[in-house]
Amino acid sequence: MFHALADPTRRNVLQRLTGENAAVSELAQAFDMALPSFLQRLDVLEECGLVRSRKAGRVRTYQITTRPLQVAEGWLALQRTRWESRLDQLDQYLLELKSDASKTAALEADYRPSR
Amino acid sequence: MFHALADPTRRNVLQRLTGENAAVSELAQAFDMALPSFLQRLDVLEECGLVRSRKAGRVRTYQITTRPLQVAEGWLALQRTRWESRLDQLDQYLLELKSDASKTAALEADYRPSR
DNA sequence: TGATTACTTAGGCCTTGGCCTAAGTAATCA
DNA sequence: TGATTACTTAGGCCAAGGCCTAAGTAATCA
Repeated sequence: MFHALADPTRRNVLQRLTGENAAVSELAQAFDMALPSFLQRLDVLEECGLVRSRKAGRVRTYQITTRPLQVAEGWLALQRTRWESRLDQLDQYLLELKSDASKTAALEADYRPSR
Repeated sequence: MFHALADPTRRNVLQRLTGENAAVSELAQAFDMALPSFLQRLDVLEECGLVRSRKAGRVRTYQITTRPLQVAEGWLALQRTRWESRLDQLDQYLLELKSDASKTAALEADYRPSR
């Protein structure tokens, strides 16, 4: 799913679909790309569940799906909050140190000065 | 950045780094992979700003960065809420319809019955 | 029913990504 | 100072991803 989101064209399509459902040809107009190539992008989105489509007559219409976005959002939020709570603990620790200058200096050193 | 998140190994490393900073060799132990290959993964994470590293002596230590996660989270949330507010509008519309059975039936039809 | 339209499928080509081994280099250790 | 340790760099191989043209197929239209 992150792989599907890693491409600008696919993200663009998703954005478009938050506004309204659209047919293949409507979506394709915005991109300078052969139709079969564009369809492959749509397939990727559909395979990972980010969109659904149905065919009516000879027109296939796409719709966005929200749940996968929520899942991804949740994962990101989890990592972020874990890290943040660790930082809180560190703040706590630093407060307890107060007067020990050498240790705080080491902790505050610039990260990655050279490679 | 989504590309960097698209790989299980890289996500695994990120998770690990939410708990504590770690050196290359510490991180690498968990994966059955040649060191140079593993380093390439770390490079990808660093290039897109998901982690930072600094070298002390001959040991390079990695640290997670939160801001990019927030950005991604924000984008996902934006798309989701746009879509959801559109759904709210649709609910509104459906409520106003109330008695028109044929239209609601069409709207409720299963998506993508065939391909 | 013969044309159009709106995709779909098939096949090929080229770039990128990911993995590995071998051979450095720089920092410690004995 | 010679050996280890902890990465780093270089080079090569293979699979996956992304793009295209050409050739269908199925639904409408004239």
